[in-house]
Amino acid sequence: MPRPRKRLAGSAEPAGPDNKGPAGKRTKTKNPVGASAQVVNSSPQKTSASKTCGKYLSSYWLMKSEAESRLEKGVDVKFSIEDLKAQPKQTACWDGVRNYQWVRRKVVVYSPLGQARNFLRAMKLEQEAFFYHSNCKEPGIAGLVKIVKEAYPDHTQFEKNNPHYDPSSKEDNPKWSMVDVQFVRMMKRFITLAELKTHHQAHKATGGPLKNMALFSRQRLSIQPLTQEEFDFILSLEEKEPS
DNA sequence: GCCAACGTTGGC
DNA sequence: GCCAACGTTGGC
Repeated sequence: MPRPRKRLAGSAEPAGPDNKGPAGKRTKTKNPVGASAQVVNSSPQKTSASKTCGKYLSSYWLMKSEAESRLEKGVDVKFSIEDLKAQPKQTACWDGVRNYQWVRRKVVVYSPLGQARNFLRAMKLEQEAFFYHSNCKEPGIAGLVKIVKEAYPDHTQFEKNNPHYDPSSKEDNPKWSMVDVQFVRMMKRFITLAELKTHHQAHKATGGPLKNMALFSRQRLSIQPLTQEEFDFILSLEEKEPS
């Protein structure tokens, strides 16, 4: 399965004149989110979301993205928080999430929906997520983003040249979803994975807020729910010296 | 670059 | 539906 991580949207377009990405050399194109982002200030649609009929009632999230260049089927999948900031409206669609299986501890339940996808679909307008840099020298939480468009079909699944092309997905019944996220702010300081892990270890013994953090207990999930306690605790770390 | 953890696939 | 083999994630 492809990596359920973030990459720039719109990569189906051939490198066109609008290709002036942050690093200049990527073959990725700008994301087409402009169109979708205006949902932001429209609240008319009582999104199906507001029914909160799902089992995921989390209001906070952690989203992983690769912060260093890496080619996947010839496409650079790098998308750091700086790249997000450089987008129009500082907004990008979160495509490429392909995570089909639901695994909890030793009990493996095959869900008709993938876990990361379920989480994507549970994300609601204005909810906040930590932007996590993965697969890089210093992994950790770089900043805060918010959901500005709820789940809609991930266009990359229909694009033959996209690393996330899924020939088994049909236009009239898309398998994969994505959301749009907008940059909110950088963390006051970068919260490293190592620091989070130190707290996680300590909290396992003391029952502290990070004792069950998904980053460690479900390490391969690209989109993870955070509890209020986890979110608040991590925010509080900003004000402290790195431990 | 290595490799542990864990998600996915396919034979049965 | 089980589970061994394989593939991927992602920290180190």
